[in-house]
Amino acid sequence: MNVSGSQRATMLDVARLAGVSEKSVSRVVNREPHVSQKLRDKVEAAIAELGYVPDPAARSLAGVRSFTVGLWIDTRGLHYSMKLMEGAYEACRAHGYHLQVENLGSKIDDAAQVARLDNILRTSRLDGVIVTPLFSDNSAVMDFLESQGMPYARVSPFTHYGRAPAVFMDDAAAAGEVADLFVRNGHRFIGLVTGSPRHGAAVARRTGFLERIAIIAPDAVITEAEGNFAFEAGIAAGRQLLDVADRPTAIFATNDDSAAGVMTACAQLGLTVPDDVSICGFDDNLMAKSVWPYLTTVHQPIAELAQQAALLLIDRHADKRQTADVLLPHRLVERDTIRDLRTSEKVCRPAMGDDDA
Amino acid sequence: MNVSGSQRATMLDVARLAGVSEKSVSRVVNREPHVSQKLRDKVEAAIAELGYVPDPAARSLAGVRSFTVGLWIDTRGLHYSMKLMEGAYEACRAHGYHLQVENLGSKIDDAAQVARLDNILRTSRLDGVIVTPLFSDNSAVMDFLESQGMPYARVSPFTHYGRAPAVFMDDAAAAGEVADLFVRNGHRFIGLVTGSPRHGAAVARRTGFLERIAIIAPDAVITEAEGNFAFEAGIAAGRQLLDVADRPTAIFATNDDSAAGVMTACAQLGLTVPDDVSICGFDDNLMAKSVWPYLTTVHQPIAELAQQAALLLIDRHADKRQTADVLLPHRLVERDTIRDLRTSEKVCRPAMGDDDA
DNA sequence: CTGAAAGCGCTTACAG
DNA sequence: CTGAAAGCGCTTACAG
Repeated sequence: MNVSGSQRATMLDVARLAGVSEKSVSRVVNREPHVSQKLRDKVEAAIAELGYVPDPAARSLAGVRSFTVGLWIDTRGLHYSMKLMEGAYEACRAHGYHLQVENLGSKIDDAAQVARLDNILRTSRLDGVIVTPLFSDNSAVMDFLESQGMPYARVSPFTHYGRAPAVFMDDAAAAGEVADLFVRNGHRFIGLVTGSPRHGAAVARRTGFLERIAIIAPDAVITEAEGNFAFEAGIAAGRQLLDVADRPTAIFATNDDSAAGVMTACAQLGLTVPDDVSICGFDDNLMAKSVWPYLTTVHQPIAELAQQAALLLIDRHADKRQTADVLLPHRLVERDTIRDLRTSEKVCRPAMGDDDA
Repeated sequence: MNVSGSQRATMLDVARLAGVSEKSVSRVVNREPHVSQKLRDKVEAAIAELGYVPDPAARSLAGVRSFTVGLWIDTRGLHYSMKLMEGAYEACRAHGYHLQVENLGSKIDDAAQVARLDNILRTSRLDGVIVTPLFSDNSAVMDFLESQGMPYARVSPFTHYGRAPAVFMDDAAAAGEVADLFVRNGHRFIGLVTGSPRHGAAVARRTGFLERIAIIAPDAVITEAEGNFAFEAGIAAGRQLLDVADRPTAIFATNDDSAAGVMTACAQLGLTVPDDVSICGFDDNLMAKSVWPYLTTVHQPIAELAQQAALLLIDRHADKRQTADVLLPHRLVERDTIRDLRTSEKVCRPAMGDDDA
């Protein structure tokens, strides 16, 4: 019906074709109540026939909504940020929203940060903002948003639960599963590479792991080293943990970047993974398949986290109902860096290349 | 002046404060000609006093411009896509434009692709689109855009030069510099890890390297292996090149992912980098600093490429002038994977610049 | 060089 | 449950 190059249909076109008023078309498009089924059917048929898509600029200008949500991200890992954008963008696109990404950077103090946020809000029209780590635990940022009456959703908060709708995964439970995996494979001498205690996820992963170990293998010996969630610090942590007489048989690095560092430390010390040392990461980011052997790790659904957060903000208007927190599932991805100490076989997928040389 | 929480100023507010018509404010905001300096000064003062920012929705609705540019990307490397978005987004943000990212995927045939693009164009209002690899060399895509009269800019094209404004770097010249680096450090037995010949950059890098070697070291012995621009294929290529009697002393992997693969192959074969084998990559992506030692590579200014492409589309309206192609500089980043065969020292950052013998 | 009028495509506020 | 009128904040097209 819709010949390429033809003018885009307007709401008035739809109204005329359906034989109703523009307001009625508007009601159908916006899923407003009090519309008879008959009228709705006529309008929907006309919309389909004309391939009508509402003009967001007109909707924004006439109404109170801007059809734009903000995504505030820290200058953290490229992969993490990218996945966040991917997810938020997907939700926005599916609902005709624009996404306005703001790269905040966390190297300034709260007062300066708030001044900056104030400027952002003054020069944009936003229906809501998605606040991501480490801002999602920053109460100066939340105070400000609340003072402006700006709706927001939090990605992966670790404090102040309930202050605003949140989307998260259970880092502690996931770390507990890593503990299960280690113990199930016979490991009792264990290394733990931690992240900064300022980082909510780092704390949750460490605590979740330790608490689970205390339950299932109270006899286990655990040594810790700070890996700062970074490759180079991971190398140092790995050397610290491994360059000793009675080294651990397995190391849980609480993110993939530091896990890759630990693997490099192994190579430097002439240790083979997983024959000499088993390693598990956390995140399932790019690094996990950029090391050899491929890293066993916990998959964090970053894009989905941001997508759901965006939906929280979008649905807020569509359904007029307050939305609840959402917990997203994680997944332990068993690749090739864990060895089963009891059967002396490494745990891996069926087909793994030859490992001679 | 602008108290937090106050209403946003409109063009009418500015006009009243300056004592001129709205149309005059519009002329100043849009940098239209035929405006007296006196009027311009008054308007600009009022804009500054009120902190006025034009409403993009209203501009879009009233005018022919949508203040939205499209970014069409392939499902290639996450890092590459992220950098592209980062750059395009920055240009858009600085000019009050929206960015609409479309993840196209290249696994379908041209006809299906064009049908999809047609649908995208019909359901969006775009001022122009940034076309990125591998679409930037796809003539079906370009034909379609031209048939729709849609302005577009190409990122890193390798064919059909001049068909539309383009932004690129000189891959061949950069690869030539890698050849210079190898030869300068005394390497004559050289491995070359290539990418798919379908990929313009892969071809340019290979050719540029080979042609430069032919000039500066015609006696050099070069062996090639296909690395498919990927980590795992890079491992295979590295093993193929290195697991022989007279192995090369240096390998140029034409992208960083395959270079990381070659480094893994070295580890597997018990070879130390750069003592036994020197390695150079290309791209300077995340991998370059996620391997040890850090990879010497060519920095490709991906974000800047996309940023300039966006600017081409934005300025097109602002200045009403046809814009020309832009060539962006690359940079050879000497890190720690090249050894100087003549002095038996590895070349690394501290020693950069003065390596006279 | 400057401005008054009309209108972009929707939603709001109000009637019926 | 449905619709007619006004208006969002700009730009276009036209005058002067």
